[in-house]
Amino acid sequence: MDGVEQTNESWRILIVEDDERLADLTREYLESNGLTVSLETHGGAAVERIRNEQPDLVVLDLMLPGEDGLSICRRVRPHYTGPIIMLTARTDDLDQVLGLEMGADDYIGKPVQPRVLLARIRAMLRRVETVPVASEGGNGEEPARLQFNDLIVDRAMREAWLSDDSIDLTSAEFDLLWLLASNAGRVLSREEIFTALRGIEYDGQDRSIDVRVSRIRPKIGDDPIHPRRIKTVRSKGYLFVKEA
Amino acid sequence: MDGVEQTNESWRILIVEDDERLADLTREYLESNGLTVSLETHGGAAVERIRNEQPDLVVLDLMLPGEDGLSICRRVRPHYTGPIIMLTARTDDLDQVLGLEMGADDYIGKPVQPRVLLARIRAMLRRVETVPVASEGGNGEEPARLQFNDLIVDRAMREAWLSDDSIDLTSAEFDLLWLLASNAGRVLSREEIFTALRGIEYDGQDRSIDVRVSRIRPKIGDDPIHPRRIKTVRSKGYLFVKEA
DNA sequence: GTGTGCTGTAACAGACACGTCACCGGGCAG
DNA sequence: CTGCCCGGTGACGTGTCTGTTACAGCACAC
Repeated sequence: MDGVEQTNESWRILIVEDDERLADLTREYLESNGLTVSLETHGGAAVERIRNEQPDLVVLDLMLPGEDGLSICRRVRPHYTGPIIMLTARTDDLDQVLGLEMGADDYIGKPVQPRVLLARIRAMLRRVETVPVASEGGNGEEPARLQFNDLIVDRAMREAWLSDDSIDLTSAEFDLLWLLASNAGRVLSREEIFTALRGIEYDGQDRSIDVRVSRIRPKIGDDPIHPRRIKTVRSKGYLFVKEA
Repeated sequence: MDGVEQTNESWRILIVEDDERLADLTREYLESNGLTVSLETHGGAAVERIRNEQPDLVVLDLMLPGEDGLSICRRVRPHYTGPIIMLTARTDDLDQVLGLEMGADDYIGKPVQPRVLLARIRAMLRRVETVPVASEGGNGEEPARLQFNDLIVDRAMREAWLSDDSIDLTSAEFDLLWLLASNAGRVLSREEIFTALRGIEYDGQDRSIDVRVSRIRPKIGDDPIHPRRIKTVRSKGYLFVKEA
C-alpha cells in the first residue's frame, strides 16, 4: 500500500538547493518514487521558475548563496499558493517559527533522510490534492472523497473503508470503484469505462471490466446476485447506486 | 462532513495527550493566541470526539496509555479529513514515515516549544483554509428524467418507478419505454420505433415491437384493453399519452 | 353477420450477456 | 535472478432476454 500514487500525472516538484550533489541524490530518490523533479541552484532564478512553472510543491533550502530562502519564500508567496517545504541546517526554533510564518508549510532540519522527505512531500500533496487546481480547465471539479452509508471512498488516499475497516483494493480496482462511485446514480457503459480508465476504444468483446467488477464486489460487501452498490445493467454497463 | 469553519471564527483544536499538566500549559498558550482548545486524555474517547466534534485540527500524542496514537489515527481517518499533527517523544525516522503514511499531516518530536507548535498549527490551518467547503454546486445538469403522474422514468439510472416502486424492466423494454415517453403525445410508427431502436428497416411483418409493448404494459400498470399510458393506434403505431 | 386484417400474448428456443475460474505474461521488489 | 502480485485473456456455465411463431380475440368494412 504505497501512499499517494500518480493518479493522473506525476506530481511536479521543484527543489531549490545549492549543493548539487545532494540535490541530485534527492532527485533520484524522489523520481524513483514516481515524482517529477526539477532542480534550481540559484535563488534569484528560483523565484522566476516557481512563478512560471507553478510546480505542485517546492522544496526550498534556506541557506542559499545570494538570496536568502526566507526572502524567496516571501517574494514568491503572492504568486504561488502551492506548498513550500523549507529545508535547513539551522534548527533554531526561532528560524522555524519565522519560516512557517513567512508562508512555508513545513520546515525540516537537515540532514533529512530521503524517505522522510518523501513521506512529508506525500503527506503534503495528499492534503493539497483536495484543493481543486484552479488553473485547470475550470469545469466542475470532483470531490476528494465520497461516502455512501458505511462505504467511504477517498481519492486522495486512494483508499476505501467499509464500516471503518480499510478495504484492500488494488490500484486498478480502486480506479474503477472511484469511477463508478463518482458517477453514482448514472449507468456507465463499458465504452465510457474503457475510455476513462484505459483511454482506448472498447472493442465490444473485452471482459476485463466485468472481471474487475467481480473482484471488487466481494470486497465492498456486495452479493453479485443482489448487489446493493454496483448494479449490473444488462447489455449496457454498471451502475453505482446512490441510495440504500 | 461539515468542512472547514470559515475565517473569523476561532479555530477549534483538539489535543489528545495524557500528560495533563503539559496539555494544560499548551492549551493555555494556544488559547492566548486565539485558538479554541479542548483536551482529551484517553485514546478511546478521542476517536469518538474527533468523529463527533470534527475539530479543525487534531494534535495527537503518540504515546498514550491504552490505545496507540497510530491506531487512533488509522481508525479516525475514514471519518475525519482535517489535519492531524502527531506529537511524539520518539524521533525515529521510521516512526515518522509510518505516522505520515498512516494519514498524519505533520509529525513533531518532543519536546516541542509552544510557539513552534503554534507556528505549525497556523501553517497547517492556513493551508487547510483554502479548501473550499464541499461545493454542492449542481446546476445545468439535465436530469434526463421524465415524470407522468406516478410514473417516473430515469434515463441515467435506466430505471423506472411506479408510485415509488421500482419497475423491473429489461434493457430492451426500457429503451422502448423511454422512446415512447420522451415522445409523449406523439404517435410513433413502427418504422420510427424500429429505426430508433434497432437502426434497421421495418419489414412490415415484424411483431417484436408489439410483443415488447405487451410486456411493458402490465409492468407500468396498464390494461391492454383500456391502456392509460401506452395507447395502440390501430394500423399506425403506439402513443404514449401525456395527461392522465 | 361475416370476413379480413390488425393486435395481444403464451410458449419456445437460440442467442446473448454476465460471473467467474484458471491461466499467463509483465512488472516490481527482494 | 527469482518469486510474488497484479491485471488481462480465454473458456465455460448459467441465467436471462428477446425475436419468432402460433393462435385467439378484436375492430372495422361491407
